[in-house]
Amino acid sequence: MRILVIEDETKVGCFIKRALDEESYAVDLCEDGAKGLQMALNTNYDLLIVDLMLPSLSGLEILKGVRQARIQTPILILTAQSQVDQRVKGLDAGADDYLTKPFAIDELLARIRALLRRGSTESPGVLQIDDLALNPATREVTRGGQRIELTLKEYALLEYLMRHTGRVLTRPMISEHVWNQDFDTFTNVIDVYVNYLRNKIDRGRSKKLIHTIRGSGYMLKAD
Amino acid sequence: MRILVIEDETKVGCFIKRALDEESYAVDLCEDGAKGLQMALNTNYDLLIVDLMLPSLSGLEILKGVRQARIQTPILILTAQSQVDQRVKGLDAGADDYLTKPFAIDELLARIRALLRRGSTESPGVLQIDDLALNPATREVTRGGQRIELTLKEYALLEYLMRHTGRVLTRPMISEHVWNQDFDTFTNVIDVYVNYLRNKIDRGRSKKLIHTIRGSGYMLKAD
DNA sequence: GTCTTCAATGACTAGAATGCGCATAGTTGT
DNA sequence: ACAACTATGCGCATTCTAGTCATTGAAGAC
Repeated sequence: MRILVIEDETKVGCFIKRALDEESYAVDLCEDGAKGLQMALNTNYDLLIVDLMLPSLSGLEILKGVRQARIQTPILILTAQSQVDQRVKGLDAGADDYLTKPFAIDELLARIRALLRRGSTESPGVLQIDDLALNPATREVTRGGQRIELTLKEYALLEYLMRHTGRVLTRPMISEHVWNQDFDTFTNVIDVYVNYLRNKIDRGRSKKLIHTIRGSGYMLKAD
Repeated sequence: MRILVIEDETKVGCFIKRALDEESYAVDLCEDGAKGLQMALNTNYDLLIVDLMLPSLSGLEILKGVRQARIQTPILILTAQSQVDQRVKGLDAGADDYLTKPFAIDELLARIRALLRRGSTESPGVLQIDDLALNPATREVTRGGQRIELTLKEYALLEYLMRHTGRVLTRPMISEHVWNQDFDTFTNVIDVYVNYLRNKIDRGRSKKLIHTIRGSGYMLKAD
Protein backbone atom coordinates (compact mmCIF):
# COMPACT_ATOMS: atom_id res chain seq x y z
CA MET A 1 0.00 0.00 0.00
CA ARG A 2 1.49 3.29 -1.15
CA ILE A 3 0.86 6.52 0.75
CA LEU A 4 1.83 10.10 -0.05
CA VAL A 5 2.23 12.53 2.84
CA ILE A 6 2.22 16.26 2.02
CA GLU A 7 3.26 18.15 5.15
CA ASP A 8 5.58 21.15 5.45
CA GLU A 9 6.41 20.83 9.13
CA THR A 10 9.42 18.53 9.00
CA LYS A 11 8.90 17.28 12.51
CA VAL A 12 5.30 16.21 11.98
CA GLY A 13 6.07 14.75 8.56
CA CYS A 14 8.87 12.57 9.82
CA PHE A 15 6.77 11.48 12.76
CA ILE A 16 4.04 10.26 10.43
CA LYS A 17 6.46 8.65 8.01
CA ARG A 18 8.18 6.72 10.80
CA ALA A 19 4.88 5.44 12.14
CA LEU A 20 3.69 4.35 8.70
CA ASP A 21 7.02 2.75 7.83
CA GLU A 22 6.67 0.64 10.92
CA GLU A 23 3.31 -0.62 9.68
CA SER A 24 5.11 -1.47 6.42
CA TYR A 25 3.30 0.98 4.20
CA ALA A 26 5.31 2.43 1.30
CA VAL A 27 5.52 6.12 2.21
CA ASP A 28 6.54 9.15 0.15
CA LEU A 29 7.02 12.40 2.02
CA CYS A 30 6.80 15.81 0.36
CA GLU A 31 7.19 19.19 2.04
CA ASP A 32 6.06 21.35 -0.85
CA GLY A 33 2.46 21.75 -2.01
CA ALA A 34 3.00 22.22 -5.74
CA LYS A 35 5.45 19.34 -5.94
CA GLY A 36 3.09 17.21 -3.87
CA LEU A 37 0.23 17.76 -6.30
CA GLN A 38 2.50 16.70 -9.15
CA MET A 39 3.40 13.51 -7.34
CA ALA A 40 -0.24 12.80 -6.52
CA LEU A 41 -1.15 13.18 -10.19
CA ASN A 42 1.71 11.14 -11.56
CA THR A 43 1.86 8.22 -9.18
CA ASN A 44 -0.94 5.82 -8.39
CA TYR A 45 -1.16 6.14 -4.60
CA ASP A 46 -3.60 4.27 -2.41
CA LEU A 47 -3.98 7.17 0.01
CA LEU A 48 -3.05 10.83 0.33
CA ILE A 49 -2.45 12.62 3.64
CA VAL A 50 -2.46 16.38 3.14
CA ASP A 51 -1.85 19.25 5.55
CA LEU A 52 -4.29 22.07 4.83
CA MET A 53 -1.79 24.79 5.79
CA LEU A 54 1.03 24.71 3.28
CA PRO A 55 3.36 27.40 1.94
CA SER A 56 3.41 27.32 -1.89
CA LEU A 57 -0.01 25.80 -2.57
CA SER A 58 -2.84 25.39 -0.07
CA GLY A 59 -4.06 21.92 0.79
CA LEU A 60 -7.49 22.85 -0.50
CA GLU A 61 -6.04 23.55 -3.94
CA ILE A 62 -4.26 20.21 -3.96
CA LEU A 63 -7.55 18.55 -3.12
CA LYS A 64 -9.34 20.29 -5.92
CA GLY A 65 -6.51 19.54 -8.34
CA VAL A 66 -6.61 15.84 -7.56
CA ARG A 67 -10.38 15.56 -7.75
CA GLN A 68 -10.50 17.56 -10.97
CA ALA A 69 -8.17 14.96 -12.46
CA ARG A 70 -10.89 12.45 -11.55
CA ILE A 71 -8.55 10.62 -9.22
CA GLN A 72 -10.59 8.82 -6.58
CA THR A 73 -7.76 8.08 -4.16
CA PRO A 74 -8.93 8.57 -0.58
CA ILE A 75 -7.60 11.78 0.95
CA LEU A 76 -7.14 12.50 4.63
CA ILE A 77 -6.54 16.13 5.58
CA LEU A 78 -4.73 17.49 8.61
CA THR A 79 -5.92 20.72 10.22
CA ALA A 80 -5.28 22.78 13.31
CA GLN A 81 -7.91 22.59 16.05
CA SER A 82 -9.22 26.05 15.26
CA GLN A 83 -9.88 25.67 11.53
CA VAL A 84 -13.42 24.24 11.69
CA ASP A 85 -14.61 26.03 8.58
CA GLN A 86 -11.45 24.95 6.76
CA ARG A 87 -12.16 21.29 7.28
CA VAL A 88 -15.80 21.72 6.31
CA LYS A 89 -14.53 23.19 3.06
CA GLY A 90 -12.06 20.34 2.79
CA LEU A 91 -14.71 17.67 3.12
CA ASP A 92 -16.90 19.43 0.59
CA ALA A 93 -13.97 19.69 -1.82
CA GLY A 94 -13.69 15.91 -1.86
CA ALA A 95 -11.64 14.94 1.17
CA ASP A 96 -12.69 11.66 2.75
CA ASP A 97 -11.64 12.36 6.29
CA TYR A 98 -9.71 14.75 8.49
CA LEU A 99 -7.69 14.76 11.67
CA THR A 100 -6.99 17.72 13.91
CA LYS A 101 -3.46 18.38 15.11
CA PRO A 102 -2.23 17.36 17.54
CA PHE A 103 -3.49 13.78 17.11
CA ALA A 104 -2.73 10.41 18.63
CA ILE A 105 -0.77 8.20 16.24
CA ASP A 106 -3.12 5.29 16.99
CA GLU A 107 -5.98 7.34 15.75
CA LEU A 108 -4.18 8.20 12.54
CA LEU A 109 -3.45 4.53 11.93
CA ALA A 110 -7.05 3.53 12.58
CA ARG A 111 -8.35 6.11 10.14
CA ILE A 112 -5.85 5.02 7.52
CA ARG A 113 -7.01 1.44 7.92
CA ALA A 114 -10.62 2.57 7.58
CA LEU A 115 -9.88 4.55 4.42
CA LEU A 116 -7.83 1.82 2.78
CA ARG A 117 -10.43 -0.77 3.66
CA ARG A 118 -13.14 1.31 2.09
CA GLY A 119 -11.47 1.37 -1.31
CA SER A 120 -11.73 -2.33 -1.70
CA THR A 121 -14.62 -3.94 0.09
CA GLU A 122 -12.88 -6.25 2.52
CA SER A 123 -12.83 -6.51 6.27
CA PRO A 124 -10.06 -5.06 8.40
CA GLY A 125 -6.77 -6.94 8.47
CA VAL A 126 -7.66 -10.41 7.31
CA LEU A 127 -9.63 -10.84 4.14
CA GLN A 128 -12.49 -13.26 4.55
CA ILE A 129 -14.97 -14.87 2.19
CA ASP A 130 -17.17 -17.55 3.63
CA ASP A 131 -14.80 -19.86 5.54
CA LEU A 132 -11.79 -18.84 3.46
CA ALA A 133 -9.45 -16.41 5.22
CA LEU A 134 -6.31 -14.66 4.03
CA ASN A 135 -4.08 -12.63 6.31
CA PRO A 136 -1.91 -10.24 4.27
CA ALA A 137 0.32 -9.52 7.25
CA THR A 138 1.37 -13.13 7.76
CA ARG A 139 0.54 -14.45 4.27
CA GLU A 140 -1.47 -17.14 5.95
CA VAL A 141 -4.37 -18.70 4.13
CA THR A 142 -6.91 -20.98 5.77
CA ARG A 143 -10.15 -22.58 4.76
CA GLY A 144 -12.44 -23.90 7.48
CA GLY A 145 -9.61 -23.26 9.93
CA GLN A 146 -7.31 -25.57 7.97
CA ARG A 147 -4.02 -24.12 6.78
CA ILE A 148 -3.43 -23.97 3.01
CA GLU A 149 0.08 -23.60 1.58
CA LEU A 150 0.37 -21.45 -1.52
CA THR A 151 3.26 -20.49 -3.78
CA LEU A 152 4.05 -16.83 -4.39
CA LYS A 153 2.04 -16.54 -7.58
CA GLU A 154 -0.85 -18.55 -6.23
CA TYR A 155 -0.96 -16.27 -3.21
CA ALA A 156 -0.80 -13.09 -5.29
CA LEU A 157 -3.62 -14.32 -7.48
CA LEU A 158 -5.78 -15.27 -4.50
CA GLU A 159 -5.19 -11.95 -2.77
CA TYR A 160 -6.22 -10.09 -5.89
CA LEU A 161 -9.35 -12.19 -6.20
CA MET A 162 -10.21 -11.70 -2.54
CA ARG A 163 -9.72 -7.95 -2.70
CA HIS A 164 -12.34 -7.84 -5.44
CA THR A 165 -14.87 -10.40 -4.28
CA GLY A 166 -18.09 -10.52 -6.21
CA ARG A 167 -16.74 -8.74 -9.25
CA VAL A 168 -15.89 -10.19 -12.62
CA LEU A 169 -12.15 -10.06 -13.15
CA THR A 170 -11.01 -10.31 -16.75
CA ARG A 171 -7.77 -11.95 -17.79
CA PRO A 172 -6.18 -8.62 -18.72
CA MET A 173 -7.12 -7.22 -15.32
CA ILE A 174 -5.65 -10.21 -13.53
CA SER A 175 -2.55 -10.14 -15.70
CA GLU A 176 -1.99 -6.47 -14.98
CA HIS A 177 -2.30 -6.78 -11.21
CA VAL A 178 -0.76 -10.16 -10.55
CA TRP A 179 1.80 -10.49 -13.34
CA ASN A 180 2.18 -6.72 -13.90
CA GLN A 181 2.56 -6.86 -17.64
CA ASP A 182 0.41 -6.35 -20.66
CA PHE A 183 -1.75 -9.30 -21.40
CA ASP A 184 -0.43 -11.78 -23.91
CA THR A 185 -3.29 -13.64 -25.55
CA PHE A 186 -1.13 -16.57 -26.45
CA THR A 187 -0.51 -17.78 -22.95
CA ASN A 188 -2.77 -19.61 -20.55
CA VAL A 189 -0.84 -19.02 -17.34
CA ILE A 190 -3.83 -17.49 -15.66
CA ASP A 191 -5.99 -20.49 -16.43
CA VAL A 192 -3.31 -22.78 -15.11
CA TYR A 193 -2.97 -20.85 -11.88
CA VAL A 194 -6.70 -20.62 -11.38
CA ASN A 195 -6.66 -24.37 -11.76
CA TYR A 196 -3.88 -24.67 -9.14
CA LEU A 197 -5.89 -22.50 -6.76
CA ARG A 198 -9.02 -24.54 -7.35
CA ASN A 199 -7.15 -27.70 -6.48
CA LYS A 200 -6.02 -26.23 -3.19
CA ILE A 201 -9.12 -24.26 -2.24
CA ASP A 202 -12.24 -25.69 -3.83
CA ARG A 203 -11.30 -29.29 -4.60
CA GLY A 204 -13.40 -31.64 -2.49
CA ARG A 205 -15.56 -28.90 -0.99
CA SER A 206 -19.25 -28.63 -1.65
CA LYS A 207 -19.20 -24.84 -1.67
CA LYS A 208 -17.09 -23.59 -4.56
CA LEU A 209 -15.71 -20.08 -4.23
CA ILE A 210 -13.92 -19.66 -7.56
CA HIS A 211 -16.36 -19.25 -10.42
CA THR A 212 -15.60 -18.89 -14.10
CA ILE A 213 -17.61 -16.39 -16.09
CA ARG A 214 -17.35 -17.91 -19.51
CA GLY A 215 -16.19 -15.44 -22.11
CA SER A 216 -15.26 -12.86 -19.49
CA GLY A 217 -13.02 -14.09 -16.72
CA TYR A 218 -13.25 -15.29 -13.16
CA MET A 219 -15.02 -14.29 -9.97
CA LEU A 220 -14.59 -15.12 -6.31
CA LYS A 221 -17.93 -15.37 -4.55
CA ALA A 222 -19.50 -17.10 -1.58
CA ASP A 223 -22.77 -18.14 -3.15
CA MET B 1 -31.82 10.10 0.87
CA ARG B 2 -32.90 8.05 3.86
CA ILE B 3 -30.99 8.28 7.12
CA LEU B 4 -31.36 6.33 10.36
CA VAL B 5 -30.24 7.99 13.60
CA ILE B 6 -29.71 5.73 16.62
CA GLU B 7 -29.23 7.96 19.65
CA ASP B 8 -30.60 7.52 23.16
CA GLU B 9 -30.25 11.09 24.37
CA THR B 10 -33.55 12.56 23.29
CA LYS B 11 -32.19 16.09 23.16
CA VAL B 12 -29.29 15.26 20.85
CA GLY B 13 -31.43 12.98 18.69
CA CYS B 14 -34.07 15.63 18.11
CA PHE B 15 -31.40 18.21 17.41
CA ILE B 16 -29.92 16.04 14.67
CA LYS B 17 -33.30 15.10 13.26
CA ARG B 18 -34.39 18.73 13.01
CA ALA B 19 -31.19 19.73 11.25
CA LEU B 20 -31.45 16.86 8.75
CA ASP B 21 -35.13 17.48 8.15
CA GLU B 22 -34.25 21.03 7.20
CA GLU B 23 -31.84 19.70 4.58
CA SER B 24 -34.75 17.55 3.38
CA TYR B 25 -33.27 14.18 4.19
CA ALA B 26 -35.78 11.50 5.23
CA VAL B 27 -34.85 10.80 8.82
CA ASP B 28 -35.83 7.94 11.15
CA LEU B 29 -34.94 8.38 14.80
CA CYS B 30 -34.55 5.45 17.17
CA GLU B 31 -33.63 5.63 20.84
CA ASP B 32 -33.07 1.94 21.45
CA GLY B 33 -30.06 -0.03 20.22
CA ALA B 34 -31.70 -3.40 19.62
CA LYS B 35 -34.63 -1.87 17.81
CA GLY B 36 -32.24 0.31 15.83
CA LEU B 37 -30.30 -2.69 14.58
CA GLN B 38 -33.56 -4.28 13.47
CA MET B 39 -34.49 -1.18 11.53
CA ALA B 40 -31.04 -0.97 9.97
CA LEU B 41 -31.33 -4.58 8.80
CA ASN B 42 -34.86 -4.32 7.50
CA THR B 43 -34.85 -0.99 5.75
CA ASN B 44 -32.52 0.09 3.00
CA TYR B 45 -30.98 3.26 4.41
CA ASP B 46 -28.44 5.42 2.65
CA LEU B 47 -26.64 6.28 5.88
CA LEU B 48 -26.61 5.28 9.53
CA ILE B 49 -25.67 7.62 12.38
CA VAL B 50 -25.01 5.63 15.55
CA ASP B 51 -24.17 6.74 19.06
CA LEU B 52 -21.56 4.41 20.53
CA MET B 53 -22.94 4.71 24.07
CA LEU B 54 -26.38 3.15 24.09
CA PRO B 55 -28.38 1.37 26.79
CA SER B 56 -29.71 -1.97 25.48
CA LEU B 57 -27.10 -2.71 22.80
CA SER B 58 -23.77 -0.95 22.34
CA GLY B 59 -23.13 0.96 19.15
CA LEU B 60 -20.21 -1.33 18.43
CA GLU B 61 -22.51 -4.35 18.40
CA ILE B 62 -24.88 -2.61 16.02
CA LEU B 63 -21.92 -1.90 13.74
CA LYS B 64 -20.83 -5.51 13.78
CA GLY B 65 -24.38 -6.73 13.28
CA VAL B 66 -24.86 -4.55 10.23
CA ARG B 67 -21.54 -5.46 8.67
CA GLN B 68 -22.06 -9.14 9.33
CA ALA B 69 -25.27 -8.89 7.34
CA ARG B 70 -23.04 -7.67 4.49
CA ILE B 71 -24.79 -4.34 4.41
CA GLN B 72 -22.42 -1.74 3.00
CA THR B 73 -24.36 1.35 4.06
CA PRO B 74 -21.98 4.07 5.27
CA ILE B 75 -21.99 4.42 9.05
CA LEU B 76 -21.06 7.51 11.05
CA ILE B 77 -20.54 7.01 14.75
CA LEU B 78 -20.92 9.54 17.55
CA THR B 79 -18.63 9.38 20.59
CA ALA B 80 -17.78 11.45 23.62
CA GLN B 81 -14.54 13.42 23.51
CA SER B 82 -12.87 11.01 25.92
CA GLN B 83 -13.51 7.71 24.13
CA VAL B 84 -10.50 7.68 21.77
CA ASP B 85 -10.02 3.91 21.95
CA GLN B 86 -13.75 3.42 21.40
CA ARG B 87 -13.72 5.23 18.11
CA VAL B 88 -10.59 3.41 17.01
CA LYS B 89 -12.49 0.18 17.65
CA GLY B 90 -15.46 1.64 15.81
CA LEU B 91 -13.46 2.46 12.71
CA ASP B 92 -11.86 -0.96 12.76
CA ALA B 93 -15.28 -2.59 13.09
CA GLY B 94 -16.37 -1.04 9.83
CA ALA B 95 -17.53 2.47 10.61
CA ASP B 96 -16.77 4.98 7.87
CA ASP B 97 -16.43 8.08 9.99
CA TYR B 98 -16.98 9.48 13.46
CA LEU B 99 -17.82 12.73 15.18
CA THR B 100 -17.11 13.68 18.79
CA LYS B 101 -19.80 15.23 20.94
CA PRO B 102 -20.38 18.06 21.18
CA PHE B 103 -20.13 18.88 17.47
CA ALA B 104 -21.06 21.77 15.22
CA ILE B 105 -24.11 20.96 13.14
CA ASP B 106 -22.36 22.32 10.04
CA GLU B 107 -19.66 19.79 10.50
CA LEU B 108 -22.16 16.93 10.78
CA LEU B 109 -23.82 18.06 7.56
CA ALA B 110 -20.48 18.29 5.75
CA ARG B 111 -19.53 14.77 6.81
CA ILE B 112 -22.92 13.43 5.75
CA ARG B 113 -22.49 15.02 2.34
CA ALA B 114 -19.03 13.47 2.05
CA LEU B 115 -20.31 10.00 2.98
CA LEU B 116 -23.34 10.11 0.70
CA ARG B 117 -21.27 11.41 -2.20
CA ARG B 118 -18.81 8.56 -1.78
CA GLY B 119 -21.50 5.90 -1.88
CA SER B 120 -22.91 7.20 -5.10
CA THR B 121 -19.57 7.19 -6.90
CA GLU B 122 -18.78 3.65 -5.82
CA SER B 123 -21.79 2.09 -7.51
CA PRO B 124 -22.13 4.14 -10.64
CA GLY B 125 -23.48 1.45 -12.83
CA VAL B 126 -26.58 -0.54 -12.01
CA LEU B 127 -28.84 -0.14 -15.01
CA GLN B 128 -32.54 -0.52 -14.28
CA ILE B 129 -35.69 -0.65 -16.38
CA ASP B 130 -38.87 -1.51 -14.58
CA ASP B 131 -38.04 -4.58 -12.47
CA LEU B 132 -35.15 -5.57 -14.72
CA ALA B 133 -31.71 -4.74 -13.31
CA LEU B 134 -28.24 -5.17 -14.77
CA ASN B 135 -25.04 -4.66 -12.79
CA PRO B 136 -22.04 -4.20 -15.10
CA ALA B 137 -19.56 -4.68 -12.28
CA THR B 138 -20.77 -8.12 -11.34
CA ARG B 139 -22.38 -8.94 -14.68
CA GLU B 140 -25.46 -9.88 -12.71
CA VAL B 141 -28.88 -9.62 -14.28
CA THR B 142 -32.12 -9.93 -12.32
CA ARG B 143 -35.78 -9.50 -13.05
CA GLY B 144 -38.16 -9.10 -10.13
CA GLY B 145 -35.25 -9.99 -7.88
CA GLN B 146 -34.76 -13.32 -9.62
CA ARG B 147 -31.35 -14.07 -11.05
CA ILE B 148 -31.11 -14.59 -14.81
CA GLU B 149 -28.14 -16.38 -16.38
CA LEU B 150 -26.97 -14.99 -19.71
CA THR B 151 -24.23 -15.96 -22.13
CA LEU B 152 -21.64 -13.41 -23.18
CA LYS B 153 -23.43 -12.31 -26.35
CA GLU B 154 -26.83 -12.27 -24.71
CA TYR B 155 -25.42 -10.10 -21.97
CA ALA B 156 -23.68 -7.74 -24.39
CA LEU B 157 -26.88 -7.33 -26.35
CA LEU B 158 -28.96 -6.67 -23.25
CA GLU B 159 -26.47 -4.15 -21.92
CA TYR B 160 -26.58 -2.28 -25.21
CA LEU B 161 -30.36 -2.27 -25.18
CA MET B 162 -30.48 -1.09 -21.57
CA ARG B 163 -28.00 1.70 -22.19
CA HIS B 164 -30.34 3.02 -24.89
CA THR B 165 -33.76 2.41 -23.37
CA GLY B 166 -36.68 3.92 -25.20
CA ARG B 167 -34.80 4.39 -28.46
CA VAL B 168 -35.19 2.45 -31.66
CA LEU B 169 -32.05 0.44 -32.32
CA THR B 170 -31.55 -0.69 -35.88
CA ARG B 171 -29.86 -3.92 -36.81
CA PRO B 172 -26.76 -2.16 -38.18
CA MET B 173 -26.47 -0.21 -34.92
CA ILE B 174 -26.77 -3.34 -32.83
CA SER B 175 -24.35 -5.22 -35.05
CA GLU B 176 -21.80 -2.45 -34.76
CA HIS B 177 -21.96 -2.22 -30.99
CA VAL B 178 -22.46 -5.81 -29.96
CA TRP B 179 -20.73 -7.69 -32.75
CA ASN B 180 -18.38 -4.83 -33.68
CA GLN B 181 -18.38 -5.44 -37.37
CA ASP B 182 -20.12 -4.14 -40.43
CA PHE B 183 -23.60 -5.41 -40.81
CA ASP B 184 -24.07 -8.41 -43.01
CA THR B 185 -27.57 -8.49 -44.44
CA PHE B 186 -27.43 -12.20 -45.05
CA THR B 187 -27.38 -13.23 -41.44
CA ASN B 188 -30.08 -13.28 -38.81
CA VAL B 189 -27.91 -13.59 -35.70
CA ILE B 190 -29.47 -10.53 -34.16
CA ASP B 191 -32.99 -11.87 -34.52
CA VAL B 192 -31.86 -15.14 -33.02
CA TYR B 193 -30.29 -13.45 -30.02
CA VAL B 194 -33.23 -11.15 -29.46
CA ASN B 195 -35.29 -14.30 -29.37
CA TYR B 196 -32.91 -15.88 -26.83
CA LEU B 197 -33.21 -12.78 -24.67
CA ARG B 198 -36.97 -12.76 -24.91
CA ASN B 199 -37.08 -16.34 -23.72
CA LYS B 200 -35.05 -15.49 -20.65
CA ILE B 201 -36.45 -12.07 -19.85
CA ASP B 202 -39.97 -11.64 -21.17
CA ARG B 203 -41.23 -15.21 -21.53
CA GLY B 204 -44.08 -15.80 -19.10
CA ARG B 205 -44.23 -12.20 -17.89
CA SER B 206 -47.23 -9.99 -18.50
CA LYS B 207 -45.11 -6.89 -18.96
CA LYS B 208 -42.92 -7.27 -22.05
CA LEU B 209 -39.80 -5.11 -22.18
CA ILE B 210 -38.37 -6.04 -25.59
CA HIS B 211 -40.40 -4.61 -28.44
CA THR B 212 -39.87 -5.01 -32.17
CA ILE B 213 -40.30 -1.99 -34.40
CA ARG B 214 -41.29 -3.56 -37.64
CA GLY B 215 -39.13 -2.44 -40.54
CA SER B 216 -36.67 -0.67 -38.24
CA GLY B 217 -35.29 -2.69 -35.38
CA TYR B 218 -35.84 -3.25 -31.70
CA MET B 219 -36.49 -1.21 -28.59
CA LEU B 220 -36.31 -1.79 -24.86
CA LYS B 221 -39.06 0.01 -23.00
CA ALA B 222 -41.07 -0.35 -19.81
CA ASP B 223 -44.49 0.48 -21.17
C1' DG C 1 -65.85 -0.27 -46.12
C1' DT C 2 -64.48 -5.30 -45.62
C1' DC C 3 -62.48 -9.11 -47.10
C1' DT C 4 -58.79 -11.72 -49.54
C1' DT C 5 -54.40 -12.27 -51.18
C1' DC C 6 -49.60 -12.16 -50.93
C1' DA C 7 -45.05 -10.58 -50.35
C1' DA C 8 -42.06 -8.92 -46.87
C1' DT C 9 -40.52 -9.20 -42.42
C1' DG C 10 -39.72 -11.32 -38.17
C1' DA C 11 -40.02 -15.51 -34.87
C1' DC C 12 -38.51 -19.70 -33.84
C1' DT C 13 -35.81 -24.28 -34.06
C1' DA C 14 -32.44 -27.75 -34.99
C1' DG C 15 -28.13 -28.82 -35.51
C1' DA C 16 -23.34 -27.69 -37.29
C1' DA C 17 -19.17 -25.07 -36.33
C1' DT C 18 -16.49 -22.70 -33.31
C1' DG C 19 -13.56 -21.71 -29.79
C1' DC C 20 -13.26 -21.31 -24.63
C1' DG C 21 -11.74 -23.21 -20.53
C1' DC C 22 -9.93 -27.40 -18.22
C1' DA C 23 -6.69 -30.79 -17.39
C1' DT C 24 -2.47 -32.82 -17.77
C1' DA C 25 2.03 -33.48 -19.39
C1' DG C 26 6.22 -31.44 -20.62
C1' DT C 27 9.98 -27.62 -20.33
C1' DT C 28 12.66 -24.08 -18.27
C1' DG C 29 14.82 -21.74 -14.57
C1' DT C 30 16.18 -21.12 -9.73
C1' DA D 1 13.05 -30.33 -5.86
C1' DC D 2 10.12 -26.83 -6.67
C1' DA D 3 7.98 -22.97 -8.84
C1' DA D 4 6.75 -20.80 -13.10
C1' DC D 5 5.39 -21.28 -17.30
C1' DT D 6 4.33 -23.60 -22.16
C1' DA D 7 2.07 -26.88 -25.09
C1' DT D 8 -1.62 -29.79 -26.44
C1' DG D 9 -5.87 -32.16 -26.91
C1' DC D 10 -10.47 -32.89 -25.42
C1' DG D 11 -15.29 -31.80 -24.02
C1' DC D 12 -18.83 -28.96 -24.29
C1' DA D 13 -21.26 -24.38 -23.85
C1' DT D 14 -21.78 -20.86 -26.94
C1' DT D 15 -22.37 -18.98 -31.26
C1' DC D 16 -24.05 -19.01 -35.68
C1' DT D 17 -26.28 -20.85 -40.11
C1' DA D 18 -29.97 -22.27 -42.50
C1' DG D 19 -34.31 -23.49 -42.93
C1' DT D 20 -39.38 -23.39 -41.77
C1' DC D 21 -43.23 -21.21 -39.73
C1' DA D 22 -45.96 -17.07 -38.13
C1' DT D 23 -47.31 -12.29 -38.47
C1' DT D 24 -47.93 -8.01 -40.50
C1' DG D 25 -49.86 -4.73 -43.47
C1' DA D 26 -50.68 -2.93 -48.00
C1' DA D 27 -52.85 -3.69 -52.61
C1' DG D 28 -56.65 -5.25 -55.12
C1' DA D 29 -61.44 -7.31 -55.69
C1' DC D 30 -65.95 -6.84 -54.51
